[in-house]
This record gives sequence, structure tokens and C-alpha cells, in this order.
Amino acid sequence: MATRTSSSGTSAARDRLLATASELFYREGIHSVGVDRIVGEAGVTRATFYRHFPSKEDLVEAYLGVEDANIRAAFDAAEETGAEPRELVGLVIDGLADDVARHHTRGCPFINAAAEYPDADSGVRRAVAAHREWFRSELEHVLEAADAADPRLGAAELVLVRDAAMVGGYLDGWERVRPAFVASARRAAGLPESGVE
Amino acid sequence: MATRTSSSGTSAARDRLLATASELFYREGIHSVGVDRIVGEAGVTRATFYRHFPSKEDLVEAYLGVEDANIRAAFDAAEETGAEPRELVGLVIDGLADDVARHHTRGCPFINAAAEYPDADSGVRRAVAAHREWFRSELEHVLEAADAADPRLGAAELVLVRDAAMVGGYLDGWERVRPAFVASARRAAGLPESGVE
DNA sequence: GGTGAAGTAGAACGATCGTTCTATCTTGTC
DNA sequence: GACAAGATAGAACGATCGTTCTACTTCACC
Repeated sequence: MATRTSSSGTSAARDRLLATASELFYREGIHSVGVDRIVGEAGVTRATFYRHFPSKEDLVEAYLGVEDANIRAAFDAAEETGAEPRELVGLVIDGLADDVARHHTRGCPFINAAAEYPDADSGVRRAVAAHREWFRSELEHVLEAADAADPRLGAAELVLVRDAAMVGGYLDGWERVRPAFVASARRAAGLPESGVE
Repeated sequence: MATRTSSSGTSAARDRLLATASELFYREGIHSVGVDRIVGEAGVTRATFYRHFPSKEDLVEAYLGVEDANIRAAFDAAEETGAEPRELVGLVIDGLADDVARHHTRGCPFINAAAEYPDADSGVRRAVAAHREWFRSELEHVLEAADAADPRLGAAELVLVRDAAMVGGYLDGWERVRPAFVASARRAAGLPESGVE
């Protein structure tokens, strides 16, 4: 059953492997999840696994790539609503809050991964650093377009408060963190305290 | 060389074990550091290890206990300066910043531990939750004494921003995070933007 | 219709994991 | 001097880690 889906490097087995691993890595941590577990739950053999990924670490990096792509897609979707620059800031903040509340209830995939990879030169940490830098500069552009007072500082504060929201949402519960997050984020972005519009 | 130090559960070997493990767990992560490594660097045998700790997880919890005690001691020291309530708020914020800059450059021990322990009922996660609740209520008391507008929300925001400072300090570098941290923290606590006094 | 890549199945590698064991030695206390 | 507790040394447990291997099957493409 060699179901090659496209001419590129993708295949049904590879997709299942990556989807299963992403779920397990996020929910239970990376070092805690063994290769046996992944191939078992993906319904794939070890040989197939190592045909698609040179090592477990490559799978870990691919997992972070999935998370990165998801967030970029969310930003793209927000921008495609055609909202005005100042509206967009509110949309982004609401989107971040919504993401923490619904999808990322076990903390930030990148922060959690970094906790398990102390070597800053490792592929995993490089992926984390690249993602964070993209995220920060993306926020800066959004604030810049909205004529924020200090886009650079504002973006740094938003990153700060988003990190905290993911950590706090995981450890303390989102409902306890939400008010503080919304207050801090809107203040950092130079928005009024109240509703979106 | 059975150097019993006191009549309680402490001993030189146990102290070395705990100090070595604390350093290794913090610097390299918990699952990444094996028992062999710990006993080796502590200059102790496995038998001695298991005489003092029923299992590795007990050592992990003891490690978090050390971190918890350190932070409590720092709060006590700040309170013993005899500063006025409003001064104390500034002292606490400066102390938190100083701690991130000097000691906790690999992130927050509790957040990192939680990343590796998904089970909220585990002893490790219970220790994390207990520490965080103490920390939050301690901040609330400090803000309360300083007649802050909303001590409960302010404390929640301070926890938020402190979490973020430790994460950001680790992943992005403290010098990049410091301005955003100080601005957010002082605003959350209802302090003026500028110096301590 | 044959070639080759991608799949399955399953055994096996050495290394390390956390844990337990026996046996010997040192030390402080009665 | 005897005894118990703590530390030492080192072998060994079964389990799991990430990785590699051989052998066989199935499909897509030229």
C-alpha cells in the first residue's frame, strides 16, 4: 500500500507520523515520548519511520515546523479580513487569546521544547529562535501599520505577555489569566481597555 | 566517612546530591539527566542515593523545594530592609529582575519542570502549583499593603510578567527583555515609570 | 511487464534508563 | 568493645531508549 500522495516529500505514512508525533510531543513532552510509542499510534513500522526521518530530532524539528506554519496561517487569515490597521491589532490580540484558550492549553510548544533542549546551537533551539524572531517582527509590523507610539517596545511587550499567557493558561488555568492578559496586551499595544471596536 | 551533620534527615552526602542535582536539573532539564550522572558528579554511589531518596522523582521534588526556599528567602530579605510598603513594591520588582539577570538564566525552574510533567496530579506538578499560589498571594499582600488600586489583578499581572521575563530572558536574552519587563511590571503595580524612589 | 521506491513485519543492536542487591568499611553512641 | 547507621564499591536487574537490519509485499510509473 505505497500511497504516494504527491511528487514532493509527502506521503500518507509521513503525514500520519508527523500528526501523531505533534500531538504526543505537545501533550506529553518530547523526551517522554519514545519512537516505539509514535510508530505504534501512527500505525507505522520503525523502518517506515526511519525512511522518512533521519532521526528523532528531525521529527521534533518537523513538529515545530507544523506549529510555526499554523501560527503564520492564523496571521495570514487575520490580515485577509481586510481590517484596518488599528482594527487588526485588536483582531490579533483576540486571536492570540482564542488560541491559548482553545488549542494551546498545555503551554507554548516552543517554550516547552526549549526547556528540554539546553544547547542553544541545537537544531531545535535554532528553530525556536527563528520562530520567535519572526513572531516578534510580525507584531512590530502590525503595530507600525497602526501608528503605534513605539512599535518596537510594543511588540516586545506583546511577546512577553503572550508567553506569559501560554504559561499561565497551562499552569494556573486560562480563566484566571485572561483578564490580566487582555489588560496588559491592549495597554502594550496602545488600545483602549474596552471592547474590540 | 559517615559524616552525619545534624540529627535531622540531612547529611553531607545528601546535601551534595541535592546541590548537584539542582544544578544539573536546572541547566539541562530533568529527563535528560540520569541518576548515574548525578551520583557520579556528586561523588556518591547509587546505594547512597537510594538511601536518601526513595526514587528520582523525590529528588526532583526536593530540587523544587530548594528553589522555592530560595525565593522565599529573597522575599524575607526584602521585607527585613524595613522599607515602606510602597518602596517595598519597587524593591520586589527590582529583586525579581536581578534574579532573572543573574541566577535564572535558563528560564523558570517550575515552568521548565512543568513542561516535562504533563500529569497535573503528579507530585512535581503539585509542587509547582503550590509554589505559584504562594508567589501570587505574596505579591497580592505586598500590593495590598501599598494601597494598590486592585491588588488581586495587579498580583496576577505581576506573575504574568515575571513568567514572561524568565522565559524571554532565557530565549531572547535578558537585555532585550529588560525594558519591556520593567515597563510592564511597574505599570501593573501602579508605580511611576522612572527610578525606584 | 519490469524496475524501483515505499510500505509491512519483526528481530536485533548497544546504550542507557531507574532500581535493587550483596558485601565491606567507617563512624558516633551507649 | 559492641552495635547500629551511614557511606563505599560494584555487579546486576528488567525495561526502554534510538537506531539498524533482513526479508517480503504492494503500488506507481516508464
